[in-house]
Amino acid sequence: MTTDSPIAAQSLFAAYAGVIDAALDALVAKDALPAGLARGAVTCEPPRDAAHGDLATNAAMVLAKPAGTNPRALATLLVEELAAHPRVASAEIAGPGFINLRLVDAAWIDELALIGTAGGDYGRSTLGGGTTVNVEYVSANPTGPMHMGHCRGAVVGDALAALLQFAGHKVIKEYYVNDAGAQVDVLARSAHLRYREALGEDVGAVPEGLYPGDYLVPVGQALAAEYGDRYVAAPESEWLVLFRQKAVAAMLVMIKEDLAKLGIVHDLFSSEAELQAAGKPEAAEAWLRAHDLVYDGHLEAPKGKTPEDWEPVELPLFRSTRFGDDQDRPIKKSDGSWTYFGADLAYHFQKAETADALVDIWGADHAGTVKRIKAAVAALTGAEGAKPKPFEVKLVQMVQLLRDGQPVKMSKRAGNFVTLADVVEEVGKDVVRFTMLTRKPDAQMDFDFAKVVEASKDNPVFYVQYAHARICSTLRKGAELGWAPSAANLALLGQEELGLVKLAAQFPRIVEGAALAREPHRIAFFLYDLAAAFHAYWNFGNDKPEKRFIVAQDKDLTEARLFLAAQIGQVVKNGLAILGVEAAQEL
RNA sequence: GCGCCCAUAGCUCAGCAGGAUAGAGCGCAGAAUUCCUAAUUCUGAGGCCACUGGUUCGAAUCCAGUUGGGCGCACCA
Repeated sequence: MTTDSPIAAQSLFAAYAGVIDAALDALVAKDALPAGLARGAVTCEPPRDAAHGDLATNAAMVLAKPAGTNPRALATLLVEELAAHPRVASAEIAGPGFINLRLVDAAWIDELALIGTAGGDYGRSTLGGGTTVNVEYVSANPTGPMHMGHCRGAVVGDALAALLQFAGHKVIKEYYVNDAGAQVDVLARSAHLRYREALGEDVGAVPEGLYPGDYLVPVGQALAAEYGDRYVAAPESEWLVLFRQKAVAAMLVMIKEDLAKLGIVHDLFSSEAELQAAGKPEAAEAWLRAHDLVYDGHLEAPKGKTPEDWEPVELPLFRSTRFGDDQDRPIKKSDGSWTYFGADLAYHFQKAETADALVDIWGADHAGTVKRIKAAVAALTGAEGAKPKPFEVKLVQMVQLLRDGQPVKMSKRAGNFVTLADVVEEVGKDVVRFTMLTRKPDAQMDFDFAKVVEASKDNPVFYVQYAHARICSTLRKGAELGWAPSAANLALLGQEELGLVKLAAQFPRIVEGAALAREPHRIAFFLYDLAAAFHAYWNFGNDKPEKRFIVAQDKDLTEARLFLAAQIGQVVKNGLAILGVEAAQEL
């Protein structure tokens, strides 16, 4: 388990939500507003258009109706209360009943100083309340190296885990190892072939139905070195389990290396085989039968095209239709072994025992199984009136790989899939990670090798990293002159500079919003906006030398601006840390 | 046939628990330009938020249906 300290700076917006709340209390005390009105819908947000002010609240619009008055009348009263607050420079009614607040400069200067104090903790939230969230992601079959089909889910899951941790959750980063199904038997047979090859046998082309990849060659060699020719002519029953276990272990080593190249390290690898050996699926089945949630029944024919060899069989079925699924699902096959779902159900039950909430990151090609697993978790954790454990399946859509605008063909059978390691090597970890997070996960995306490595402002990765590098460069330049960032004279900062602070100050609420929505891509978009504002200010200095960070002969002003630059850089760095992207010192 | 996801500027996409005149980049049209770091900068035009209904003070956002695209639909994983 990975745990961060729960120190968190209160978001400025949350603080002023409290001010608004207090103003409403004051109105209640004056009998100007009925007591006990629900205030859940009252917001305190930055207005869409910064020209409207620093903060806006919809309180008057939301409360007018239950208070039996009209929005503008209520807003007038509320404005009087709010305007009396020492940190509120102005409060005015706008549009249909919004109240726009402008804060005194000191409020933003204090926020800037707070960034300096909080440092790497700026933006950290207590939202999660220390509850444990299990994030399961990647969980690729241990039958070969990671390929690009796994990449998006891996990055999104990893960034989400970091985000939730930053937002005050304990997080368990988990990988489910499917080491019990037919595909790992195929792996074992493929390894056996390579084992015979390593002992000098001419095995020819890899037969259809076995994994052809070269990555099994060293596995065969290791088996040959360890066991000699003991299993060359032996029946499968003598070596299958052993070879399966050895080959899976080797694949996991490889997968972990691939993930490490992307900066991904899971806390926990859970083995399906161990789960089964421990009898977890049996226990789940018994429990479900006792609650009439599993019965022996006949499977419906597949929808649409019915295969020629279709025949009805009796199998133990889970009543997933009771929880919104389209049909009941088998937990065992006709040969008595567990279906993937049967084991997965027990696995999720196990996860639910050690976490307060579960999140799975899956590829969109598994969307069809979401309903049954959600049904299973609801059934297993929500028995006898208990509140089911929160469980979400986040689907990441397909990524189309392009090279110079042309689709890159991937065929697993032909063994020419694009591996994750190759792509990371070609374009770099940071580019892969950031690019995967520049689209909301439920939209399909293109990944064009040519475009993602382009070092220009059109490329969001470089645009954001360049902002940080530029800041570092400026600080170095200042240091050469003997000047260092200082919070001593921040009152010298003007409105343009405070504009940057106002944007940076949104970071804590962006973090919370992204964590609640389980959408780490929001961090990436925020960083792009912040970088854009920084670059715009920088360019401003081209025409107006007096607006540059370093102003000759003015130590106090320069040190205040260097402090500003340092804190913008800090926020960029904190955001990039969530995404798992380096904050480059120079490009 | 059924289920899930998507549809926003010419293109690629954001849109924050329903809020004000719907944003950014590219492209396009004008203009400026040797700059603390080295990717030039500024301004402008460009929209029935796929369509139709509904919910309400208020909808790109929520609900229902329609159209178009992606993914999936056996005891595989």
